[in-house]
Amino acid sequence: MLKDIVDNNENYQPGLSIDCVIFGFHDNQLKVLLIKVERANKWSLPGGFIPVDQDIDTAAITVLSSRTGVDGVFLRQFATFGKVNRNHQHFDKKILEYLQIEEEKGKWLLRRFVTIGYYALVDFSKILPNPSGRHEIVEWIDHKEVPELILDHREILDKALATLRIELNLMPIGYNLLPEKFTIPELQKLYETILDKKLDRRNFLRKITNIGILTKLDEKKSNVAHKAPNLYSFDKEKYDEVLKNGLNQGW
Amino acid sequence: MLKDIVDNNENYQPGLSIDCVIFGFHDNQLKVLLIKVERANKWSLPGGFIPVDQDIDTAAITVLSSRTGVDGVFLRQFATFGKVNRNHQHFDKKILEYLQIEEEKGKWLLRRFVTIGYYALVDFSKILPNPSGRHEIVEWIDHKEVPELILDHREILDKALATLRIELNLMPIGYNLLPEKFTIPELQKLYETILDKKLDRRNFLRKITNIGILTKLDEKKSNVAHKAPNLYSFDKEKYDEVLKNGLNQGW
DNA sequence: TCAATAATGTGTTATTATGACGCAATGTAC
DNA sequence: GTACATTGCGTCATAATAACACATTATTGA
Repeated sequence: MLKDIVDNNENYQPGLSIDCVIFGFHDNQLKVLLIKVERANKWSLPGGFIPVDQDIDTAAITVLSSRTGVDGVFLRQFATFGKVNRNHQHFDKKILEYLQIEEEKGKWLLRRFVTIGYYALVDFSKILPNPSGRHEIVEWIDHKEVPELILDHREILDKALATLRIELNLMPIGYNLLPEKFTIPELQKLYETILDKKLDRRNFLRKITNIGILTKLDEKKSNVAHKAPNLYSFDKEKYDEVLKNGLNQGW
Repeated sequence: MLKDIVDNNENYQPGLSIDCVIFGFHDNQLKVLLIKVERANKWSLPGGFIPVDQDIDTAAITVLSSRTGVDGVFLRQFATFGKVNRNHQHFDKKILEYLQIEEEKGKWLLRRFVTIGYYALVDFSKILPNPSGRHEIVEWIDHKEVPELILDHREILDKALATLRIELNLMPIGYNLLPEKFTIPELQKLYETILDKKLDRRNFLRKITNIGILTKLDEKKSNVAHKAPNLYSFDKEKYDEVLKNGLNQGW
């Protein structure tokens, strides 16, 4: 994989990469899709390089769909990271030898890489984490229990979450993170999890329904140890309209 | 200039550049600092390349201060642009000949460049537009009268303004665009110009003073053909606090 | 069977923020 | 001194928000 890219490095944008923060929601937890290669002892964000004949957005879609198997989901660029020493000492000669990469070609990999951060919101239940090779582990990890990450990936993850928190006030988001049918309490949990803050049930209901993007279904959730909550779905048309025009006007 | 960079291209991040959208406010107009090189017939955003031994943010500061002579101003990365054909056919062999750049070295310049967009807010009155060479024109241009720009610079400019409009709801901004002492009507004009929308005088006053970042000075503006408006300044301490915590809480 | 439990659904009230105005005050120009 | 343009301050109706009360419903277990 990596060796193929380095061997044909003239086909890739030099010194530039993409990293994706892929968010999912499950068990009332905000999950992040992380990757670990066998020989490394740290986890990392799924990422990739940019073919010279591809838009950066297209390359990001490729990264996302290769790991999750889905496309057409919410994917947004949020920041670009380029500290001088951000990938300093990440690859050294020993690793290049291990990967059977010639020294001359390896130079391509040893320079400072600038990385473009994208974050994705995906429906957890539709994703099958997909290792790109035998020596790779792909796993959903609760964002509160993310272990030490390589390079500046922790900073990238934090920035993605901070961006998501701000965007929560500017647009609706549940459509991408929840299954087709869901309950208001589930939606509220999603908001609470992202914001890391308790919200009042009754005020949340009023505010979320006032947006006008929900359709109340004639169906209740089953198998719950208490009063069965009603199921809802998003009115995609109105949802997209609000997405386009934004939520809060401000001035 | 450009020849120097190309001749020493191993000192610069390949295929990556920075473009700055520098906003100023004057005569009730939102101005953008644009550049025109003599031989070209289109204007462009001030930009530059990224030394391999510099953080991208540092490189952006360098671009900004080289054109405006100021530093320590508001500068923020807002997006990265990387369509495959964004700088297709921008430099061709004829131009490289004109610039006396060898064909071999010129290849560095002919590839697809990804550019990182930064926007800056500066105090118009403190800036002296600074051409970096004899053959360059640097000028403030009303954002409503921006002529055709090179490459995708129009898209970059539009995105910067869209970002600024959103951020106007999330943070205070006048500090960077106005002189130290200013009147409420001036501040309101700034908001109206950025948002391209009329605001009610009385409601604006109430809202802006409620934020708690203004200090009313014991001084009035002179030389006005009507009732003299009071002068205000920003309470920098409270201003920075609001900048840090954000304006609207939303959820 | 039926009360206890743990949720959900709906409503109320006080407070605050917003939008749309009215009117007096002030400095300049003629 | 009066007309003019613009500022400063205030009012009122309406909408949005925060805090809270109570009834409803499905399950569980004595």
